[in-house]
Amino acid sequence: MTEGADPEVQSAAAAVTKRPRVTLADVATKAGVSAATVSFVINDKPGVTITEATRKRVLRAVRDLGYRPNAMAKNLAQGHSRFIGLVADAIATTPFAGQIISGAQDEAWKHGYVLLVANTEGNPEAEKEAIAMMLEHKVRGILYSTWFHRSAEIPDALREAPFVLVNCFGEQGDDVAVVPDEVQGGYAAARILLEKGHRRIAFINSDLPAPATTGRLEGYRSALAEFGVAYDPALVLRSAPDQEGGYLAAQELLAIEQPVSGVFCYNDRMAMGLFDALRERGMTAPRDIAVVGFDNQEVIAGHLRPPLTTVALPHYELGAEGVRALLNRTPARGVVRVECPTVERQSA
Amino acid sequence: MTEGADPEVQSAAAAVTKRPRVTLADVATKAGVSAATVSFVINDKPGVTITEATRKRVLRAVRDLGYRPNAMAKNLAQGHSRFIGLVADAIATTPFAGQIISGAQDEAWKHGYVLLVANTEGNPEAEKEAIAMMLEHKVRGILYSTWFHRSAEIPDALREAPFVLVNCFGEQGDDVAVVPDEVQGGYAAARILLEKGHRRIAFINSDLPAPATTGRLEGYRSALAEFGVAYDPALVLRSAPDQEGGYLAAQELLAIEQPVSGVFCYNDRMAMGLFDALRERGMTAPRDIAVVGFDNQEVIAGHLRPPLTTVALPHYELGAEGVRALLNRTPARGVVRVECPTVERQSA
DNA sequence: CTGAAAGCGCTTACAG
DNA sequence: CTGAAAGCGCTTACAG
Repeated sequence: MTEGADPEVQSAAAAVTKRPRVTLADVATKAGVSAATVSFVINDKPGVTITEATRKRVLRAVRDLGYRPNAMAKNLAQGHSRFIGLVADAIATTPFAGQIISGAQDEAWKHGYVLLVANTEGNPEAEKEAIAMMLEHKVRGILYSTWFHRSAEIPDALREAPFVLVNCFGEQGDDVAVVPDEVQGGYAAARILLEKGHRRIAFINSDLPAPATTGRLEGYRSALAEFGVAYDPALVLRSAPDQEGGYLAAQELLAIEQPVSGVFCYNDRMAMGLFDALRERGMTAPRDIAVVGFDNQEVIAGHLRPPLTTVALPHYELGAEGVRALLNRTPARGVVRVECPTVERQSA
Repeated sequence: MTEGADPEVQSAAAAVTKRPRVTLADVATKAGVSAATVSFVINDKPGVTITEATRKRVLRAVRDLGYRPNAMAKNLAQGHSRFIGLVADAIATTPFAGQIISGAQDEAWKHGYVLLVANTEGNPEAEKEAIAMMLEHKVRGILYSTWFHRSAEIPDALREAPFVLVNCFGEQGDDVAVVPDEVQGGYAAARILLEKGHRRIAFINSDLPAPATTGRLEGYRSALAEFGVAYDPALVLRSAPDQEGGYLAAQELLAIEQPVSGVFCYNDRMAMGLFDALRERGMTAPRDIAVVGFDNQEVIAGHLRPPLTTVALPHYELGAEGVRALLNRTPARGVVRVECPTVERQSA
């Protein structure tokens, strides 16, 4: 295609390319006022009073010119940016990181901040680069998040800015961290079963060491205690925290002499495996056995047969609470635990 | 707690608060050179040659002072930012958006750009605000993405910057868009079955109008044709594109007189429903029937019993290709189709 | 090979 | 109520 063959394309490109970059100064000229005045009206600065007439004049100049303030110049002049950094370790594998981002963004925007997110896939190199990038953008602070609740070694660079840990916590525990309340979650899960009258309740736990593993067990035990049910170690199984693990544990569970009437699964994926085992035996929840999961991983929990009653991991809240903690600088240290809400569907 | 009660906390706070904001000028002073020289060495500007001695001096001053360039000042001075905007409509529900983000980020970083992502949950208000924010940050361009392949109405503001559509396309189709190749994907899925010798192959399609619905059907038909198998409309069922829909369609499918030996499901979720139906009849894949899914939604496909053979939606590639198209400005218009790769597991 | 100076597009005392 | 001017922290011709 020869030059000028397609005028339409050319002009479209030009429209984008030579975009005149209208500045505040242009607006001032057009409105016949000073730059300061324009700045005052577009930010309607408290304290200064502008005549209705000039305000109108400025506003229409802004509109006519299609003026967009330059955020970078603004930030520079003000001496600080409106950025909050968010580093995530696994944005591509589960919706969890997305939920954290979503919560963080909503809360950040509410305060006039915009999120600078970086996915590191747990790669230390990428992590370092991401933090450096954020520091160079002079972020107000950084949220360091993980996709599952765990302890994390904090990169040194992180300490160059205010930061809060989200869904993880430091080795020494003297940083501010926002995490799910695993104990309360485990308690809530067991309690659902208890309230339906079940007394022989199994817990298919994870076999991996993690705060969720110990926390949910603790919650399960305290719920039993509250209902006067003796804790029976034979009823807590351990298995890999996925569908296969759930299926395997189910075989074991369904073979024990005195059958349980309810089971709390460490997560929804294990519950999915359990459902498979049940179905192979012609059994179904809650008719033959009541089951409660954990995580509220929608694609699973919302669509199992029957839909799974579960306890939700509060990722959205974790993100939102993270920026709140960052902005308010409260607490000054220590961890805040966010409640895991119950989601009743039809399996219990 | 009275003032000064906890010196440790105070100093930690101070370290962060009164951070001296070391600037390039400070580095220049410390190194005994001009600001220009510092700028040249830290960016090792091509064309200028600096004495090894001064370079060393500058570098050590940078290190000693813990200098971090101010990206905003840099961008301002250079007349353009290193931002690329990415608006996503559903970051919190599936990992799909996360995969797009991940691909876009990796490609962007490769070229020295950083992503400014905004989640809008499809809310037009949020969308407008997000685009305005990006425009004010003078982004190099914007990627407008959707979590499932569909047509989209492009917000006007988007046209104020170069943009590319990711996983969606405009009504008129004269914008640049990057989408999955549904036809090729449907073809690949059917072909897996065909190559295993199956000839009576059902297609459990979605009952929603969408490019995937028509595209995959077209691909399925062309694969059949290629293998000399007559197309039998009775073998393509339509149902809701989720587990329940798959389960329902399966009942229908398993009731037809002359049984099929293979089935291609519109997505992994439907395959999951199909598996449930199979299991209730004591049947299993691939022993009794071979099944192929679509999407490669890991949490499902990777953990069904047996693991599901499927065709992957190339979200990561979509994101990467999106920034490539944005940066290279090629094509100038029209849609680029990205291949959907086959993922062989054990169900077919 | 290196420095002095203008400029990027804003904001913000300070005057008037 | 509004304007002139300095300053934010860089980059980049232009000199030397």
